[in-house]
This record gives sequence, structure tokens and C-alpha cells, in this order.
Amino acid sequence: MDTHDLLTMGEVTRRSGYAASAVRYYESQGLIQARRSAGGQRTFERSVLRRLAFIRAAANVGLSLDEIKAELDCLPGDRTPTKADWARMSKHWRRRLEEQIHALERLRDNLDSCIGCGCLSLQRCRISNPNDAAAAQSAGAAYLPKVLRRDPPRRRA
Amino acid sequence: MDTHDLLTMGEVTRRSGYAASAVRYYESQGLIQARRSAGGQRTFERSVLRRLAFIRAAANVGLSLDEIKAELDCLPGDRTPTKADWARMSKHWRRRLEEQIHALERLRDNLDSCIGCGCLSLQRCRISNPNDAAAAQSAGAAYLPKVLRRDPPRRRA
DNA sequence: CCTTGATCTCAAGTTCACTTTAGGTTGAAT
DNA sequence: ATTCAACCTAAAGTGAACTTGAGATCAAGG
Repeated sequence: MDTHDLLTMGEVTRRSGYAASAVRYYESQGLIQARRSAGGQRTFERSVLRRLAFIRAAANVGLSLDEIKAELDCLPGDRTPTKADWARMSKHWRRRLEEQIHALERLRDNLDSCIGCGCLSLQRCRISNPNDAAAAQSAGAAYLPKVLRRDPPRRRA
Repeated sequence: MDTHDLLTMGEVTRRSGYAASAVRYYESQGLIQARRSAGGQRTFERSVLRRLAFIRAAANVGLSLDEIKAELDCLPGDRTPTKADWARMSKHWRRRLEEQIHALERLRDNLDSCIGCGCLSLQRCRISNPNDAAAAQSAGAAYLPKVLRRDPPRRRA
């Protein structure tokens, strides 16, 4: 079935797991490229599958599309990533993951100390009200950026 | 200054750290309640500050407003949460945090094994392409829900 | 040739948690 | 009485990452 070198949209969606709309969106954002058939339909080089796999992995690590685009732009052309490419990127990702993990652990540990110390009022709890004048003394807040949501709008398969 | 029992919007915003628009939004969503003055301006009971502190803490733990509302609805009325209330909720939160932490650790460890084993192609990497027929054999995907973003649209103070 | 399914474009809609805008009202001090 | 900060409402906007819808076209089999 794949005696020719170019993939159709259908093949790409089946093999990447992305919806056609997502693939078109990524193309519109410059994350991937497509050629066109005589009739205007997209044809993809096989390497687009690698790019899409990369996009998914990076998205799972929490990178925004802009960040992913920046990383993709660093891999010159469509060559297979070298060991050095991969090492650099995974270092980047690993750091991101470690940060996320530590932020969550701090939060969890605060929770522990709250329940441990019987801090029931939430009035001066470090994981909550930071700006109340009454709590101003206990400084060092543990702010966290937005964290993951249950059931995010991310369909599988 | 607080010889009377009811708080104005200004006092609430100053003491909670939330913008007035956010406070109004929470009221519209049924997370907090407000009375009205003769002229139609909001007045809040002091307990609203505790609710707002709770909302912030829960949001930091990653709960959606709907979930937070559900938890708030479990605390009957506006009584100060008992030790049991707090224990129950913090157990809930702690579980949420543990799940998030473990998901991230799995991802990080996959990253380690990728770079360790020289899995450079991303073709059958467990943290990426799960649906490609070529990777179908390596089952057990490590899907992750959406994770935190850098610089989320969350202003401080 | 005809049908059917795959694909196309473009605009608009979705979700979440708010903010911003526009224009009008209140209430406390002078 | 006047002023003016503080407050009000309703509707629309934001951003990320896509999806959905409408309506048209393409490609391949029969």
C-alpha cells in the first residue's frame, strides 16, 4: 500500500492519531509542512509522522505549541534527529518535568503541614490566602501556576 | 475600621487578593454569596473571605471551579470547617496531587529510558506516537492529561 | 458517467476562568 | 449641593488549541 513516498491526509491521521483538523491546524501554524496534489489536496512526506510524534511527546511534557515550534525549528530540515539533538531536547524537557514535580511536591507538603498542625481556618494557610493583611507576616507563599485539569479537552485515539 | 459586620467589595478585594470581577464571577457561579445594600451594592459576610481563601487553595491544587463548588457545597452553610471537613478535603486534594506527581514521574522516567537506550527515532517511543501501526506492539502508553503551562494567564496580586 | 467517500476552505464555535469595556448609579465627604 | 471614588450591569473579549459546520471539490471504483 505504501509503494509511493507521499502520504495522504487519511494515512497521516490514521498513523499519527491526530484528527485532520489538528493536522491542518499544525500546518497553518508552521509546525509541519505539506505539499499539494494537482487538485489541491495535501500530501505529506513520511517525515511528517516523526514531527507529529515529536509534537505529541512535547505536548505531553507540557510545552506550548509555540515552544514546540521553536524546538522543531532547531532541527534543521527534516533530517533524523541526532543523538545530540535528542539529548539537548530531553534535557530541556526533563528540567520542565522536574520543576512541575517539585511544585506539586511543595504543595502536597504544605497540605501535610496544614492538616498536621491543625491549621483549620485557612486564614493564614500558606497554600491559600496570601494577600490578606492578617496573613502578611507569614510571607513566603507557595504559589503555583495553573496545574493540570481533570478531563482536559483531549480526546484519545 | 471594621466595627460593622459586613464587608464592602473594596474590602473583599483588598483582603482576598481577588479582583472585583473575579469576586462577581464567583458570585454569579454560586461559589460565594452576597447581600445587597439599599442601593444595590454588594455586601459580604466576613465568612466570604474564608470561602475565597478556600477557592484559591483548591484552585492551586488544580481543581476546576465546578469541583470547588462541589466541595464548598459539602460544607454546610458558612460554618467554620471542622477538622473532619478539612481532613476529608485534604485527603481528596492530596490524592489529586499524588496522581499528578506520579504521572509526571512516569513521563520523566520514560525520558530517561529514551535517552539511555538511544531511542532516537521517536518512532516507537512510549512518550510519543502511540497510534502508529508500527508502534502498536509496544503497548502500555504513558498518556498524560494536559499539564501546566509556562506563564499561564494568571496575574498575581 | 455517476456515486461515494475523502478532502478542501473559511468562518465561527468550544472551554475555562476570568477581564475589559461602556455607560450608568451610589454613597460618603466637603 | 456637589463631587468623585467606588460600585453596578450586561455584553463582549481573551488565549490556547483545536473542533465543527457549511458548502464545494477531488479521486477512485463500478
